[in-house]
Amino acid sequence: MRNGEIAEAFEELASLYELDGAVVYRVVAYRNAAKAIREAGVSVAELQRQGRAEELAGIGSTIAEKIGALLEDGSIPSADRMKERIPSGLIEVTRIPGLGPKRARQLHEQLGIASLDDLRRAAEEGRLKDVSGFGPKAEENVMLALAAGADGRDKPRVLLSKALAVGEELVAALRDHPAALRVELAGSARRLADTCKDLDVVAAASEPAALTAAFCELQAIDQVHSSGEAGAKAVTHSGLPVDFRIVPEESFGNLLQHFTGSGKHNEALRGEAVKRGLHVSEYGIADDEGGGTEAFETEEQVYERLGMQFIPPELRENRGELKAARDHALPELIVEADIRGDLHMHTIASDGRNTIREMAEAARDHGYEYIAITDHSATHGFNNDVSPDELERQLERVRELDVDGITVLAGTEGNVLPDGSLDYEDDLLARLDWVVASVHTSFRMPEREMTDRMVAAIEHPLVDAIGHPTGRMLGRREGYALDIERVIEAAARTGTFLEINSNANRRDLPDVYARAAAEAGVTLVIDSDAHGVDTLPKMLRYGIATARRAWLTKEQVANTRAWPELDKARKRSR
DNA sequence: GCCGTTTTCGGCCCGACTGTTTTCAGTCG
Repeated sequence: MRNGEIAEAFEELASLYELDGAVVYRVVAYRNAAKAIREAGVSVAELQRQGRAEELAGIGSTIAEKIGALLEDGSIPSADRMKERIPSGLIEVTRIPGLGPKRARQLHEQLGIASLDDLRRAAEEGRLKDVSGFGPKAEENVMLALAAGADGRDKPRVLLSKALAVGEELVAALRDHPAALRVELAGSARRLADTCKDLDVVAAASEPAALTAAFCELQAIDQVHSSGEAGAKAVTHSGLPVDFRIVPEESFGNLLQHFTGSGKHNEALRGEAVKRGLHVSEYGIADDEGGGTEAFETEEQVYERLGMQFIPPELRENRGELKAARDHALPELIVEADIRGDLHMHTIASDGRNTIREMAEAARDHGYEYIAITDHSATHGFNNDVSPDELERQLERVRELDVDGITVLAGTEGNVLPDGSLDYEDDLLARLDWVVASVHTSFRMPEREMTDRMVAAIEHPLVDAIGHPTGRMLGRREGYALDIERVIEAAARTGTFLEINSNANRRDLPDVYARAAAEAGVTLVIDSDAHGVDTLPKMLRYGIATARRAWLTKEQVANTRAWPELDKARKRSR
């Protein structure tokens, strides 16, 4: 059973307990456990089998036992018992804005509502307002939410690339306004998360009302839901909700820190602060001793006041960054300028849009020292396959190419066939400078076979790196079933690099796995997988973002080295 | 239910907004 599925079961259990009226801390404990399981860099099922599940923060003996039951019997007994009393449709009711567990439970007890359909009927028949605590406004809001398409599912999140495009435009426009003193993008977009559910924009202004008015008038803004002195809530034409908040300039650091999150980071940070008599909010830090509240203009000052190193936004996920910052032991994270070459890209030989020369010149103009041309391979299909003969010709083209100021390597992105072999003969692969191996077919293999397949590719002596190792497509498909620990172990053992594919749809390896891989001694390689000169350097931003979220330093990434040095460090030279 | 440079028991972030109340619980981020 995969981490996502186990996490799902505990999310459901938390919701059931919540509807059952359990103390909130128990509910929070299950939600925390679900998050810890989802984000674990290892297989939690495997961990449980080894009796080590309690090593994860947030998993105690009770939850470990429930994981065991879930793996053994396919369900959690306490959840099964509650489901006899609490209809599962009620969980969807709690996802209607304004209806939480308490009110959903009331509706169930007093009106027998057990599903969204029941809720719709009751609202239409005007029965909701008879429930104590409900009034005409509550009934109207339910109708509006249902009419607006609320279906009890979480709203889809948008890719970081899309969120940043909109967010950076908003920020630039606001900074142009004469009343603007400070304007920054905050929230998950600033943390460079894979996806965002909304945008948070924070500001300090000489005239808050004027800047808020200007925000509401921005071209990108479609509807404004509420607005006042302290900011506004709105939705862009692309449907992305935006929270805009203004505080006095002296509190800007506190506001930025608060709205950058994550929620878990702030919760943990505040919990630790309380133990020392400090209370952190978006307005400042209150001290029990003396009673005053200190405001800070910069985030650096906020963390310093709490006795910590400045924590880069990408690390603020409550994954150990608070302790590291207290110990002044945060890693020096990789930056885009550390990257010296790009080892995965396509040309017109397969599905790219530019020639080898065009890609080489674009890379050189960007400042890269080397690139590898890695078109798709013999079995790729989609009219993009490069036959062995064509690869021979491609090899000649690269050898004959003369572009000053950059080393161009001849390579391939070979397909890993279902049995783990590659789709070119070894003697041809051996003549290439660089081999990326990726899975592009037969995604639905069972975990053991898929892992065997991947490990076989990793063990191939001529494979330098595994491309987009999990195969996930954000918002579109899960990665294939893979025992990531075995993959990492094999990569570490053989010295095979694992790619962080920078494509904004992929960001694969995902951050938590990339971190686990680096900790196991695997070297990562950050590639653009560009299909044209337009995305060649641009896409790398997202790979770097994932690498930073994985706590990577430049030493852990192969292509921060010059090519001769990298060449000597790879597995073929062992 | 979890956890421990306060604690193995008693804590567990902070504030805004809403709608329904007569002082606040529930929800949200």
